[in-house]
Amino acid sequence: MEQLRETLKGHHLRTTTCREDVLSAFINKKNALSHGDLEGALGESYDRVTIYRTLKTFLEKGIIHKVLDDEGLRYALCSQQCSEEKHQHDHIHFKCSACGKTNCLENLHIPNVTLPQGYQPASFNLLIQGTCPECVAE
Amino acid sequence: MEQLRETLKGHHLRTTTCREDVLSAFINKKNALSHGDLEGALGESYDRVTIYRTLKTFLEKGIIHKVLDDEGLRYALCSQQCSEEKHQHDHIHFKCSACGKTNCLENLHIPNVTLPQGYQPASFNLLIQGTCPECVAE
DNA sequence: AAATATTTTGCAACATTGTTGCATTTAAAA
DNA sequence: TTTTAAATGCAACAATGTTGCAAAATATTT
Repeated sequence: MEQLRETLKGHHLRTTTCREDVLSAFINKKNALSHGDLEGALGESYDRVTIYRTLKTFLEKGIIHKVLDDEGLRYALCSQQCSEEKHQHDHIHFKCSACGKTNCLENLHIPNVTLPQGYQPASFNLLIQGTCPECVAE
Repeated sequence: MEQLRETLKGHHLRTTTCREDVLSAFINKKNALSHGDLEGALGESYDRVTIYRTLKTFLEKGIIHKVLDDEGLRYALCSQQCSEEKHQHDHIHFKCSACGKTNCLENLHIPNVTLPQGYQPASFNLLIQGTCPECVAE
């Protein structure tokens, strides 16, 4: 609870109940969340627009990052010290086609790629789709 | 022209002007196209819905594949012999943040990744964002 | 070449997702 | 406690995607 405030303050954001709730949703559910997921999780507590704006703010401040996906956009917590100035992500995302959940594999880094002459890479995004351990087990 | 018909026939599709036009849009523009791009390119010739359905059909038949992106979904031609039964893509996508175009780097394969125990990968999608050669030059 | 069967299209209506402006409320600072 | 600045809710709108159905077009059969 207090930790949420700290995180928000650390990113120069006012503490509001909406921001606290959205942040704790990301912390509790471990997987990436879409706007719709949050709307579901938070019920009628907040206006749709407020959630959109909260996500936008969190993105800008480096609290969450985008996770690409066949069927839409999701967001996940930044684990490292991302900031307004600099997002840094080089981990892999895994989406399970059975349970539908997408997770960050923080420990797995995207391998180096040598691009043809002239290409200047800035960011990398690797999504692997398949079956996650929990769903394989069943 | 005749080649378009052949491609469509080869995938067991009736030849219609819409399908021919969409297909040739993909062939002419080299980069990945969104539904909106196509609507722009084809003008008022076809109903929005028809273009949606054409994309869906092409996807199913293995003529095009999805290209993920920060800001939406796009589609690009399958170069190899993809079919209804099997899509096979392991090339890298590059999106230029300057000109906004996304391209398939057909020759660059996604490097192997060793996943933790239990993960069963099925498909891979690597998007690199940065500046493309044309935009670097300027 | 004409008739038939089947697929595709356009239209209308609707659903979902995301955005903007503005008045009101809330959080932080004085 | 008062003031200032930011965040919220609401309403309206814009963009994107989906569904059902009748009309049109394609391919097949006679």
